[in-house]
Amino acid sequence: MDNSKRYYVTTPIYYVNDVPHIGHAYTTLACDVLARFKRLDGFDVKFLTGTDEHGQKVEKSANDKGVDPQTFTDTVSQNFRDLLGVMNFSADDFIRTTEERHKISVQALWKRLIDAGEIYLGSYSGWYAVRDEAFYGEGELTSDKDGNKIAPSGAPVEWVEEPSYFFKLSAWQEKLLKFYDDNPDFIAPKSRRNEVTSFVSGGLNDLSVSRTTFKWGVPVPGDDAHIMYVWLDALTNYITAVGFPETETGEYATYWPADLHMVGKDILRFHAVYWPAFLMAAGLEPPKRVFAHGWWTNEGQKISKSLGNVIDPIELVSTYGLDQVRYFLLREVPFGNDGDFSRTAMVGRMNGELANDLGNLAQRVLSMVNKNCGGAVPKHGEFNADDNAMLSDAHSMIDGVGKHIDNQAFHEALEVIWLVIRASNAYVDAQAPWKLKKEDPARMETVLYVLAETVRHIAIMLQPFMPGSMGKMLDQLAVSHEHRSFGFLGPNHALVSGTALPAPEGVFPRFVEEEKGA
RNA sequence: GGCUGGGUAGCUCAGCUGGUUAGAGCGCGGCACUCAUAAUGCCGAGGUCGGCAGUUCAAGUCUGCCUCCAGCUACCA
Repeated sequence: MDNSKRYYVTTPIYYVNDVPHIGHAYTTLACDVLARFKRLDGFDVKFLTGTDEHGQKVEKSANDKGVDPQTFTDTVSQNFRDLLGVMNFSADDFIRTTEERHKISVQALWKRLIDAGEIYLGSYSGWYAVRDEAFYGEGELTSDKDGNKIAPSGAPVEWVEEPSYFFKLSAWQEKLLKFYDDNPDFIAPKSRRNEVTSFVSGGLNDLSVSRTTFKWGVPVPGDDAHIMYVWLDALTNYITAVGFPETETGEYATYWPADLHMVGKDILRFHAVYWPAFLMAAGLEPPKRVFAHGWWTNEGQKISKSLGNVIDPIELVSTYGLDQVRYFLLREVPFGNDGDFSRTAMVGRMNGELANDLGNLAQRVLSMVNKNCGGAVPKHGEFNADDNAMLSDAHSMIDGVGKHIDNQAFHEALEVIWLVIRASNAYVDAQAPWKLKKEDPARMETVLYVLAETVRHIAIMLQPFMPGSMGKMLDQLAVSHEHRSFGFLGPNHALVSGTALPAPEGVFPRFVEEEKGA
């Protein structure tokens, strides 16, 4: 089977205790662009997202609300599913850890680990923070005003002492380091890779992978008193979704190992250390790559619930427009870095780059075509050096964009496209088709043809980022839906002269600040 | 305390293995054009490339020290 043209990309499963915010939208957006790009490039793509619904914290939230955990998670999980529609995310599957397929999968993985001798029963005692789902060492704790011990995160901790199963993580230090060494691109960006390797080099402790103090989770096979550790449960979703424990046929055989796990930098360790260790211990292949992206600040301020400055993606979209927001998030910041969301920057990007550079380019070209070429794709004569240079820019865009996409360098990919957009505007001015209209109408048609063809390439290339808007732009060029994939780039599928075009219509309106007062 | 990555034009950042006048976008100033969403194009503005010392014919680009920022990590008995 040809496995080279398939692509499996995942978001983390989102913890249902949260309300969807810009961070969730950002992570999924990055995956959506990758998935769309690969589909257009002829890949068989699986794009997975979903929700993480187990754990003591969820159990507690449900109790506080007076509902059973399943009812509670049914409700809040829907918030994340709704976000897909709002953001136009093209996920192929939405997994919930409370699904039966997942319970089967996690328990099967557990059995593999038991059979391999990678899990043993011991007992655990330590300071545990329910809020963080994590244990802390005595030395990490501080005290609050009332003298209660609290974790570095500020979460209250309690002393727990209970029997627990352990995963022999300590035995995996060398193998993990070798794995990182053999797979230098496994962790991205590079700086994160350094952090992980230095963490692993510092030594690993066995990991407690079961709890007995709550019930809301997947029971340990053969020992119902124990509920599996939430991270072992959660991480397994990535293989559940491809049909694990069936590994010989079906989606697992097709898609695993995943090409990319996209994660926020806060959960990199779980994905880059624990997860590959679990998988290798179970005799399964680890994923090919984990990318840890950064965080957003809001107008220069750290975002936090207590500050009340959480950014709601739904509100953003209704204020600025969907594709404008999608564009901004991936354009404003080198992917992997932290970034700042500000109204000024948002409006600057949408007006300067979408409305002025791109929207106006399409509009000025299509408008001239509409008025001067009988509302149809113009005829062209011989291309001169300028024309060929312009077309060549358009044709070669895919090379640079593809390379950057494979590195998750979205901002660079967009920059490559924008270079062509700027070159197009310069070409319009240099050729001055409005002058040619009187002096040399045939030459004018050739110039407008070159421009229309260039816009076609730009629109096709930008579809993954702004699917809705680029769909409209391609509609205006009368490019049929079957001719919008990357296979139709290049001169062999160029616009056909004489094809009737609809009346042009602006795709990216300028954002005008509303007057305050009255 | 240790490790890693950074400190380059007002702002956000590019600058691979050292080599003529250090680049881009935005912002700012001027000019051109009028097809287009008052959009576009062209030109310019002169930043001791965090500091000091060193290596070299030659250093943002290498070495040492210092300083500041960020992340990770350890310790605080």
